[in-house]
Amino acid sequence: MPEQDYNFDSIEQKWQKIWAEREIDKCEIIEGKQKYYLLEMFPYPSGRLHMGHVRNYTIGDLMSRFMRMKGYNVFHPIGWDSFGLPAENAAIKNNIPPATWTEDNIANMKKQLVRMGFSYDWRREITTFDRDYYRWNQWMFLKMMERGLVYKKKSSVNWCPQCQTVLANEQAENGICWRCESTVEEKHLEQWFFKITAYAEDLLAGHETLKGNWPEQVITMQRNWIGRSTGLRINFAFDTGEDFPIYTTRPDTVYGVTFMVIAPEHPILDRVKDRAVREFIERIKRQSSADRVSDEMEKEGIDSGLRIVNPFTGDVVPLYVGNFVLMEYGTGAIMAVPAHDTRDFAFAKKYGIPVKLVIDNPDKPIRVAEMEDAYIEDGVCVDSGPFTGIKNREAIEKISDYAVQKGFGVRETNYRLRDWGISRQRYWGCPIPVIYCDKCGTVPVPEKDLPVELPLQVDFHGDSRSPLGQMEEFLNVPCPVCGGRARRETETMDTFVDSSWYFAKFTSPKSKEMFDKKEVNYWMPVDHYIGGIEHAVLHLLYARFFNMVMHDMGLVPNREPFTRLLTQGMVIKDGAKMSKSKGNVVDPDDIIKKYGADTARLFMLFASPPQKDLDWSDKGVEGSFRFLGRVWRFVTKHAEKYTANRAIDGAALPASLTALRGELHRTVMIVTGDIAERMQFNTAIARMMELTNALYQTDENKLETPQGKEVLSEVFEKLLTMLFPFSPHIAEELWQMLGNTTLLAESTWPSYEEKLTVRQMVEVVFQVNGKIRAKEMASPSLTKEDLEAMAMAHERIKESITGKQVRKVIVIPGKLVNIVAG
RNA sequence: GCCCAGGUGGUGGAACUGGUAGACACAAGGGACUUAAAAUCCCUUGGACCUUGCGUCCGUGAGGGUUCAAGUCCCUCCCUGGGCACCA
Repeated sequence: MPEQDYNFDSIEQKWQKIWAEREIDKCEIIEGKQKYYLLEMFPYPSGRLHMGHVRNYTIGDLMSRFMRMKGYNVFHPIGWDSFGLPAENAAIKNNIPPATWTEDNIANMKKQLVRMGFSYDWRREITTFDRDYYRWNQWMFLKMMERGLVYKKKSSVNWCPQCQTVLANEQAENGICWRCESTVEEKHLEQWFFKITAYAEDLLAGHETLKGNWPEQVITMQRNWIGRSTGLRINFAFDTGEDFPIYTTRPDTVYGVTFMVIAPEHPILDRVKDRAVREFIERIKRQSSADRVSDEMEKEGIDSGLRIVNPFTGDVVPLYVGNFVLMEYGTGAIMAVPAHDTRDFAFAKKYGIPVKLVIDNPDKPIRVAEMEDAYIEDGVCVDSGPFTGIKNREAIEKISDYAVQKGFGVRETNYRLRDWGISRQRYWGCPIPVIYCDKCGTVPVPEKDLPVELPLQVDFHGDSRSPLGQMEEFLNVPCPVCGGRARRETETMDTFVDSSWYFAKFTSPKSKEMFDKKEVNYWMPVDHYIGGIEHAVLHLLYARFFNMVMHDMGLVPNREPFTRLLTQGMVIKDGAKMSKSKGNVVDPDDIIKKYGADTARLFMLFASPPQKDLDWSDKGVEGSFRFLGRVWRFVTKHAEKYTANRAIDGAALPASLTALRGELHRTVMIVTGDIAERMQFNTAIARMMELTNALYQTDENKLETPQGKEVLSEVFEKLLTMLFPFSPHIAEELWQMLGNTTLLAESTWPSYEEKLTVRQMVEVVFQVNGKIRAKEMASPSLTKEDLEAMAMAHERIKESITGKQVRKVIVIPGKLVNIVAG
C-alpha cells in the first residue's frame, strides 16, 4: 500500500458521518450494565464556540469515550442554556427576534461541536427557551410555592443599570455585575424569592459527601458563601424598658460592652428627631452599597441619643448609628466591645468611648491605658461578674446558658447566605406563572394552564425595557379564581433557574411528566461533571439547592446532583485570559481548518493538566499536529505488515522486539492510570509519544521478520485504540487502513500483561555519601546482597572509598546503592 | 488581614508513597535528503569549570532543619495566582 497524505479534513468528516449513521453515541438504558453519566456544563449559545468550550468539551469527550471503552453504559448529552440577555440586546440592536437569533446561534454552534467530533447523543438535545422545557420551571415554581419556598417581598436589590435588571447577591459580588461588570445600584423593588436559606444546613451537610470528589476549593468557597455562624441573640433594652435584641458570636465579651451600634436603615430610628442624627442617616443611606462595602470606607457613626441597658451588668451605654452595620444580617444592631474587637476598638478611639477589658492574657496581664489594639486572643475572664476567672472559651457556653435560663437570650444560628432573588425585569426568559387580581390578590397560574408562554412576536421599539409590560394580549388575563379582569406578572425568571435542573431533564427530554421515573432513576446522579470554577457559588450552589428540593418532592433519586466535579482551568494567551477586549482570541474554527479537529483536541489535552490554566501556543499546536503526522506516516508505511492473527512467543523474541513490546505494555499501563486515576492527560499523551519514538528507533529489518510483524501489529492495535479517545478520527482511519472491519468506536480499552511491563535491565546508581559515583545496568531481580557486591566491586566506587571506613550501605533494589563511608 | 493553590531549563510542563531532577513537547543549534527551500528523518541542548573524562562542582523562590538520601517532609521568610473580607 503506498503512503498517503494525512488529509484530516476528509477523514474527519468521513468518520463523523459513519459514527452518526451507526448511532455510536446513542444512550439507552441497559439493565444490569453500570451506567456512567458524564456531563459538561452546557453552553450559552453566543453564536461561536470559544477555546474555553473546546477545552471543556474535549476533556468531557475524552472521558466519555474512555469510559465507554472501559465497558460502562455512558450517558453523554448536551443542550443549550438559551435564555438570557445577549439575545435581547441583539434583538434591540439588529431588530432580529431573540428566538431567531438564538436558533441561528444554536445551529451554528452545533455544527462546530459536530465538527470537533464530540460524541453526544443529539436525540437528547434540550434547549431552555423551548416551551416544553420552561413549562417545568413554572411547574417547579408552583410546587415550591406550595412548599413555602417561594415568596414575594419588597427589598433592597442589586440593580444593574447596563442590563436594566435586578441581580441576585451571587451575581453582584462586591457591587459589580457578573455579566457586564457595571457597578450595581441599590433599588427597592418587589421581588420573587426562592427560599434557599431553608436549605443552608442541607447544603453544608452535603459537602461532607462531596469531599474527596469535588475540588476542596469549590467546597470552601461555598462554605464561605453560606457563612454559617452560631451565637446568641441577647435582649438588651432601651432605658424605657423596650426590648432591643442584638446578635453576637462572642457572648464571652458581653461584660465589656461600652456602646451599641445600629444600622442607619433600622426602622426604630424613626423616633429620633435630632437634626444632626437625621442628616447623618440620610447621608449614609445615599451611599451606594458598593461604596459601603469597599475597604477604604471609613467607619463612621453618630450618637443617636438613645440609651441601652445591658441585661448582664445593668450598665447604660449609648446607641450609635454606624455605617458599617448591615440591616440584613442578624437584628440590624450590634453590641460593641472595643477591648476585644478590632473594629470596635478603632471606633471607640475615634469617638472617645471607654474601653473595658473583660478577657485578660494569663501570661502577660494587659493594661487598658497602654492598649494599642483590641485583644482578640483567648484568655481568662476578668471583671465579668460570676464568670470572672474562667477561660473565655468556656464562658461562651456558660454565659449563653445563663442568658437562656434567665430568659433574655436565645441561641441562634445565622447565615451570610440570602434568599435567591429570581425576578428579572427582562423579556427573554421564563415567565413567572403568577396573576394579579384586584379582588383576589396574587394568584398562582393553575397547573392546567401551564405553560405561560412567552410571546415570540415582539417589538422592542429600540427600547431596552422589556416589551412584556406593553403587550396587552399577554398582559390581560381572566383571574383563575374569580374570573374577573386580572393582569399577568411581566417579570421573568433568572436564567440560573433554567440551569438548575437541566442535567436531570436530559434523562427524559420528551417525557409528559417533568421526568420519566425509570430514566431519571437509572441515569441520575451525574457521575462526573466538568466545567469552569467561575460557577462555584452560582450555578453549582443553585443546582444543588434545586436538586435537594426535587429530591424532597420525590422527583430525583439522589440528594446531590453531581457526584464528582472537575473544574478545568482557563485558556490563557500572552499571560491573560482569552477575551475580545484583550484581542488575544484564537478562533477554534481557524485551528480546525489548519490542523483538523484531532490536532485541536490533542493539543487541548497535551498542553496542561485539566485543572490548571492552559497556555495557548501556536507552536505547541504544531507539535501536536507533528505527532499525529508521525503516527500517520509510520502506520501507513508499515500497514501491509499488519496481521490480526498473532501467536507471539515472548521467549523466542530478539532483544529489540522484546524491548519494544515491553515499551508497549508499560505505555498501556501508564496511559490507563493517567486517565482513570490521575486525570492527567498530558502525561498520557507524552507516553504515547515515547512509544511512537521507540517505533521509529526500532531496527526496520527486525520488523520485516514474521515475529517483527506480529509485535508491530500488537503495537498498532493497542496504540491506535489508546489514541482513539484523544484523536478519534485519525485513529479510526488508520485502524480501517490496516484492514480491520470493526470500529474502534465499538472497541474495548486495551489490556496489558503485568509481567511484560517489567524491564529486563535497569540502570542502577551507585552512590557514595549520597553522591552518584557510578551507574551500571542490572537486572531488577538482583537481591540487595548482589547489588551491594556489584557496587563494592566497581572500580570507581573502590577509588571513592579507599582509606574510608564503610559505616552503612543502603540498597534499594532496581534503583540504587548508597555507601555511607567516612 | 485570613484561607487555599503554586514558584522546577530560553518556554509549556514531567518526576505516583523521600531514592538517577528536567520525561514529553516547543524554541535553538548541527547533520542527512534536495539544484534550493519547505516537509521529513537523525543528533546536540540546565549552568559553570578544566586536565574534554563513561570528569568535577553547582542547580527545583530564599534561609535553616530532619534524613544514608529532600523538588518531595518540618520551621521561618519572599513572590505570584485565586478565594474570602465590615456578617457582629
